[in-house]
Amino acid sequence: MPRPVPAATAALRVLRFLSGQPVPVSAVRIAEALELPRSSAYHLLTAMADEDFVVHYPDDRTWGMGIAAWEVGHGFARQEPLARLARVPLARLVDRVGQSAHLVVLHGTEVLYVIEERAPGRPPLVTDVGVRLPAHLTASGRAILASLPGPQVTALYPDKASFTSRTGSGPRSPTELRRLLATTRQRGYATEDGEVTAGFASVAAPIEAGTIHASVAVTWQSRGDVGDLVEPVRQTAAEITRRLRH
Amino acid sequence: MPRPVPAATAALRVLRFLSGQPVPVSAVRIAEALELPRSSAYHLLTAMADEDFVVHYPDDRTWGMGIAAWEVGHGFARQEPLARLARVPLARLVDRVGQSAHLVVLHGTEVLYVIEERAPGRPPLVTDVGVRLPAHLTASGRAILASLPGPQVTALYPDKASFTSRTGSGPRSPTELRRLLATTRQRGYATEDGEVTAGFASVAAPIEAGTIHASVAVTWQSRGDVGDLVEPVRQTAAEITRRLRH
DNA sequence: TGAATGCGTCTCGGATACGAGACACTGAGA
DNA sequence: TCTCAGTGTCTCGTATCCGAGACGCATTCA
Repeated sequence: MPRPVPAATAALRVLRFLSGQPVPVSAVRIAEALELPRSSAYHLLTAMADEDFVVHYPDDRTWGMGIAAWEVGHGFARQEPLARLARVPLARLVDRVGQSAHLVVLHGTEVLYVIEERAPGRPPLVTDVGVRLPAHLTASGRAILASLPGPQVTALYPDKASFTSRTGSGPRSPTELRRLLATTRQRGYATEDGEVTAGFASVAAPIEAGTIHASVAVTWQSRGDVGDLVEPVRQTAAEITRRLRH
Repeated sequence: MPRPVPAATAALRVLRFLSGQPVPVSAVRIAEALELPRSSAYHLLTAMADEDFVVHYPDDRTWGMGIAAWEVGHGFARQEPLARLARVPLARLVDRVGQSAHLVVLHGTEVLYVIEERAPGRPPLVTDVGVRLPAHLTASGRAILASLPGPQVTALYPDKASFTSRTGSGPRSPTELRRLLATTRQRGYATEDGEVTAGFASVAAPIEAGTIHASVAVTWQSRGDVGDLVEPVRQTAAEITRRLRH
């Protein structure tokens, strides 16, 4: 088992902490949040600023994220085959159905929005790229969970305490989830209406390629039939699956 | 002057290196590229993998970027006022002119693409988000350089050695650049045709808000008049400027 | 099959990195 | 104006972190 590298770990935790803040924060705030010695925090932040991962705003006495964090994040998108292969099919989906679409991956019990393709005339979505949401509340997450083996889903959601709610709806127990996922599995797609954001609905289909846990979804302001959207979404997910299998 | 934090710096350099690779790479390759001791590289990579910034692929004996790098990169977009404020105006610009648009910031002598809004039916651009290009070859970069004080431009481009070329065109000396920027300044916008990618042209206008060096651009397959696009681009840049000044 | 190469892990010793705490400076509030 | 709180920088001493190098294992090639 390799040994710890405490300063490296601290740097990465600083990045993660800062990326969760809406505004730049003070060094002391960072030190407290990560339980770092105050003077060490200054040395660390300065080293990170020297590499452009952090910026110091002396007038405000705050520290914020630097441009290198942004660049490195996009390096991930270029390296990750899923993100690379999915971009064009997703663009085609949007052009075809005229609604915004996204590519989502599962991480633990949450989904992470990897690509968002906005449709013309539609506002940017709450499900902004980089955002995490509880998997069981989103169509995207449900589509992925439905494609997982039962024991794996059980390991992720062992009891009622595993369930969070955003708008008061959505499954609240393993039994409810299992029933919901059985329906999803049978249909081959998942839906969600108002469980993430009131007034918005989604339909999602899983990408089924070995160890990749991801899905394609379309989101729109809910007021009507999902029927027209299911086939394009499923075809897009199938196309991405095919591309991944080469 | 605070002291170095070598392990933190090494971790960040690993991230930067990995983000520039098209595929995951071996630990030895990373160690060589960054001049790290081999055994230290393993400890470092493992610590980074424990924080999800790096992933180990044991079957391939390679190491690639992890999902935390992606998330942190998007935390930057949420925290950076420019990226946040520009998203809706840029979406409106695309809906209005029917061409893809982007928001660009200057970093040294390069521009960095921060937001890309793809227009319906248009292919994804070579100027993908997270990509850097030489500022003097792009409309976006020229618009920003034209809004800088003369001595600052001279400091960035002191001599002929400062100039790179991608397609054999574009300014090659400080004198040529100065002339080009004078025209740009007079018109209030910059253009580029085939200097980044043959067959594509751009028009860009600067965002002028204090210390922010950024611009808005529209890109299209070049074959005709720029005239219809200039006003919408300039208005979008002016709107973003206004928002930033509140 | 055996040898070579490369990956990953481990131990040891010493020097470098780290935390504690002090100091200087600045800005805000009484 | 003075005081206090908070930010940023610095020194010192020590213990923890680091690099060197060895070892084990797996894969590939002759």
